[in-house]
Amino acid sequence: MGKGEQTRQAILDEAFSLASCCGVGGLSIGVLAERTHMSKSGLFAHFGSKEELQLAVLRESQQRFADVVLRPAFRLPRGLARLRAIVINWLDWTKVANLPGGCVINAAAAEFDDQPGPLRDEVKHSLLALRRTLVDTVKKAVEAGELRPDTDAEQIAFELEGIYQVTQQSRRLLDDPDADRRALAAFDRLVRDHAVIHAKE
Amino acid sequence: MGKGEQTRQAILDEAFSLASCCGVGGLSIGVLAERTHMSKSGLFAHFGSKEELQLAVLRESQQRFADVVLRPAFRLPRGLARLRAIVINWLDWTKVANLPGGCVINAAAAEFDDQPGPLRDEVKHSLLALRRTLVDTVKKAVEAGELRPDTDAEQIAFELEGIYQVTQQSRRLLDDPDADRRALAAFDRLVRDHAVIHAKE
DNA sequence: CACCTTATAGAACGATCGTTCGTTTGTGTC
DNA sequence: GACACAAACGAACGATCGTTCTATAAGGTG
Repeated sequence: MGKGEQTRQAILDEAFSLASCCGVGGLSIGVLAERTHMSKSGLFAHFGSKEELQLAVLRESQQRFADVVLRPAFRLPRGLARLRAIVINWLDWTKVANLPGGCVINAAAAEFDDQPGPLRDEVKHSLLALRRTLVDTVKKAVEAGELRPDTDAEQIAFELEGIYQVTQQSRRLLDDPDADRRALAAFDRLVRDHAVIHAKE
Repeated sequence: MGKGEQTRQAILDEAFSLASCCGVGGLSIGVLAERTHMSKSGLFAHFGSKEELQLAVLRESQQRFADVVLRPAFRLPRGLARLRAIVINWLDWTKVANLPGGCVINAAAAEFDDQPGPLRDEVKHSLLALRRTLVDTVKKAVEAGELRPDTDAEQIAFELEGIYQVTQQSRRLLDDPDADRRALAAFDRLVRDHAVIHAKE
């Protein structure tokens, strides 16, 4: 890795955690420059525009999410075990990754949902990819005979995202100590309602 | 209402819809001044600081939420009918109110959840008040015999907020045409799982 | 070493930010 | 009409914003 790539990655690391606190829109070249002990122009040259920097941060975030949340879960056998692992990793991924201020993409989703442009497109792409992954995982649980054949996979993915978002808000804003427990309870109810009926005894 | 109050309310109206698009943190005195055809200093004098303006917008938002979502629902008899009305009004309240860019408080929740200060406190207060309202409404449905006595009202309020948030994101960012249907499906499943068991026939 | 490319720094630009100050305009009261 | 008070304005401040330009320093290759 050349010197340029190395510096660029160091900038991105700092921008990543900075964006976690200030939001992708709140990123400032000046602040980022002094955090990385660089000049504004020197830093700027690595991206060419602020928007490119923001896009790079979003892509970085998406990649780390895949590394921390999805990849480990995909080492588990397909089915409910894998789905559960995704949810568990997902709920805690802001602790594992360097995200003191919460998930970057989720914050960006609220920030850019009504501002057309490349940033909104990138966020939308990330969230659609996640939703597809969730849908696929649910469908495999159906194929494995763990969930009922008439299960609406998209509906489950939809509700899982709801559980994630309210959990983040409850933890981060409301300081609700029961958030994690409630999230798991919601997940269990979601799975139970769609599980195949075992023989009653 | 004196001239001052009148102008202040006009500013607040504009700030309200502006904040819907730019976020409470993205409010700009300059932009707001030209939208209201006032000078920056003339507008500024009504609030004394930007933070006071932001707080006023949050309070305005909370009041409109109560007017549009809660008050109509509370004209219905207590119980599941009222709970359902709250959810229905809630999901659509950004259309009814002048909120082209989505719910101001919900966006502010993601924006300030890690930035201590009066703004975060105000947002937290608003969301806690809503959660209390939801919990009370659920408990009354229990008292009315519509939900089971062992129902965890806090858990239901928790999950309702999840449904709201994922619905907003699905509609606004993902342009998901099924969001409303899925939200109602999630709500129905939530209620059904806690409903009292009627005699099987 | 020289050479070329890349990387970084420094200074400055115009724009916008929130805020302050002094003044002018408007409104209502005696 | 004179006075008091509130409301709005216009100009300016210092700070920060993203960006551009030019120059210096560092790295790699012959």
